[in-house]
Amino acid sequence: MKQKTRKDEIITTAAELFKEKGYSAVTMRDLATAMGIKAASLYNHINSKQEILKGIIISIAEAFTNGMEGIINSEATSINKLKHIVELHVNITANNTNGMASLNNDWMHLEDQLDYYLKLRNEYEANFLAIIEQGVLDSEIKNSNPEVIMFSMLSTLRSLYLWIPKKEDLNANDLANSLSEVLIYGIND
Amino acid sequence: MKQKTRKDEIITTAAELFKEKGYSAVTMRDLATAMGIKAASLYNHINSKQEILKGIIISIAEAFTNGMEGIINSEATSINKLKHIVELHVNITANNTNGMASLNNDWMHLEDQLDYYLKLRNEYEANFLAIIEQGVLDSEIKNSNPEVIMFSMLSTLRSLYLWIPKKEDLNANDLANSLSEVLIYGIND
DNA sequence: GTCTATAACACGATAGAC
DNA sequence: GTCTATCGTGTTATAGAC
Repeated sequence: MKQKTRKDEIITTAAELFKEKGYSAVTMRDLATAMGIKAASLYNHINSKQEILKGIIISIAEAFTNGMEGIINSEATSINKLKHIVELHVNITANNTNGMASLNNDWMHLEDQLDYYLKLRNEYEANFLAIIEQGVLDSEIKNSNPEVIMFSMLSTLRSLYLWIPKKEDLNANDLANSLSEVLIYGIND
Repeated sequence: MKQKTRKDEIITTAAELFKEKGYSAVTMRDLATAMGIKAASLYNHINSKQEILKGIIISIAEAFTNGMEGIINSEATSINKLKHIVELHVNITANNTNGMASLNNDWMHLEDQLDYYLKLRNEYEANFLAIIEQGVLDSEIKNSNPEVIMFSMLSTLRSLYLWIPKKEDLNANDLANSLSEVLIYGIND
């Protein structure tokens, strides 16, 4: 386990604040107060507010890209690939709930890394859609609109950051399983 | 049809901008430029930036409350009540995509109306959950975790504002129907 | 109803002492 | 590594002319 630098602490604390009010509404003074220091002192560890946002978002986006790569290259059925995607979201979100809030809500405030982030996101969605389309071809998945299916699943998975902190009693495996059930097999008896 | 006042125009334009960057990152100068006037002129029609946010969010929140009231007081089965909830979200969102973005992402920047908004939202979710729980009792809905079901449905429905503008070819009825299919009956063949 | 000018303050970031 | 002090700019909002 790599040791936590002061910069890491700043990023972690910032993610907490960004989750509550969003990147734009959190000031460097807010962040400094939360760290118990003065705003000017932050700049001994980071170069700009923007760098903090990048530190939060990009690493998570890359974790999704890596996870998706493992899934598309696996030999699983399409349905099982979707279950692995659910697990991927549950695991990443459970490990960094606050960071997921920034990824979802503050990505548009990225400056230098905006194009890179959008590239990763677009590729992720394209892979997700391809899995569903293959599942339809193989008659594993209903022949309804694949985009509606992806939209519905992805909306739920992207909202996990709001929900996981409220249900600390639920472990990641149980949550991934019940979510897969609901998302894939529906809710009617 | 009530005629559009200048204040309404400001609110509509603001919602557009808030959708792209969020309430905090949009300045009164941005808004004025988008309206083709100077920032100071805005204050002839509105009293504060905050009032604009309130004008966007509260009316939509009340529309959801009213819609839900009609649904819980109807004689429909639980599954059909859920389908009506899907229609409610599709209709409100289709009529005010930009406003839905603010409702979802900027509600925490409400000041005087924050408590009122939270009250409406909590009551809405309680009613939603009660419908699902009744459906489980009546064996219409699978006996899995009702909160997971609500979370999943609500996440998808709350994300509609991102998706509807990209699919202008799809009409509201068709979308509500395919969404209901996916959310209620699942995706596996 | 819109303008120019400006008040009053908050913002991100830097300089330099300790 | 943190501090005080401050720069330069951006912010919401008001005053008063047209």
